Amino acid sequence: MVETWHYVLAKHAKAMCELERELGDRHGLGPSEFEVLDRIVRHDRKLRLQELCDEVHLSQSALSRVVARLEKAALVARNACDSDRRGVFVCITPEGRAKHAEALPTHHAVLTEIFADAPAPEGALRR
Amino acid sequence: MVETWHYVLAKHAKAMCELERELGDRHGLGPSEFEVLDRIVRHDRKLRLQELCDEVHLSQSALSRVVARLEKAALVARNACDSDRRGVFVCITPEGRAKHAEALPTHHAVLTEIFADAPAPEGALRR
DNA sequence: CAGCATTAAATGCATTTGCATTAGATGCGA
DNA sequence: TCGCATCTAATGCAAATGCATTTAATGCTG
Repeated sequence: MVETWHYVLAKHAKAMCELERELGDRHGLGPSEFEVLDRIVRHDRKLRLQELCDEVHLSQSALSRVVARLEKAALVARNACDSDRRGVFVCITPEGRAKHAEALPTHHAVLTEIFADAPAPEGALRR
Repeated sequence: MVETWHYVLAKHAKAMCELERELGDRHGLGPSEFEVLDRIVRHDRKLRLQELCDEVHLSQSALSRVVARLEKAALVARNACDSDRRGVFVCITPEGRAKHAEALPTHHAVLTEIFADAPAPEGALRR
């Protein structure tokens, strides 16, 4: 229990730190920015802000600001939702798609290095 | 690899959030404060700030401030180190010890709940 | 012994985050 | 239809964190 927590804590700290440095230096992205970009790419469609909120581990307000940053960087665009004008769609731009494609190998490399000693994907961690 | 990362991310977010709320509401402690207190108790001796730095997942500056908060709350005391006057010893006070004893069950309860579905301690996670 | 690189801890500062609140849009019930 | 509870997203604000710098103490080298 507590050992598992310590494992999570250690891996999280190390991975976050490294992702921050690598994604930041190489691509000018923070881990949160990459995460959001990645979610949109994987869905491959415009998403409501709220849908993203369920998938990313950020508060609603933090997500709102991440998207604002991404928009300022022209990596995503916000579009009004016609059917419910409270909602906002987030669409990835070609630049955003390119940036994601460029950063993905970096992301993968960092995780591969850090979880090299981790249990196989088939292992007990799959929950 | 990436699945493991997602697992870590999810558990970390959930546990941190819950710890923040439970430790905060019940004992007026943040997760970092508890972590530091816990380290000192487990060592059961005064520690150099730097020693703590290696064990806690915080930057040196963040740790310095956590200790400052704990000192203001009278849960630890800072003592000069005679042999190397750059160093600072952190000692737990009786109040600090009591607070830790009081918060420990809360900490344990939160982790138990969140990692109830986790692999057994003997499992692959032990690294 | 003098000078300088190194180390420990604290602090200035910018950034990110979460909570609470706000502003605007929906929609349900009287 | 009107009014009110609900919902979405944005924003004010305070707190925590990391990086870079600072201050003070060591200690190594010439």
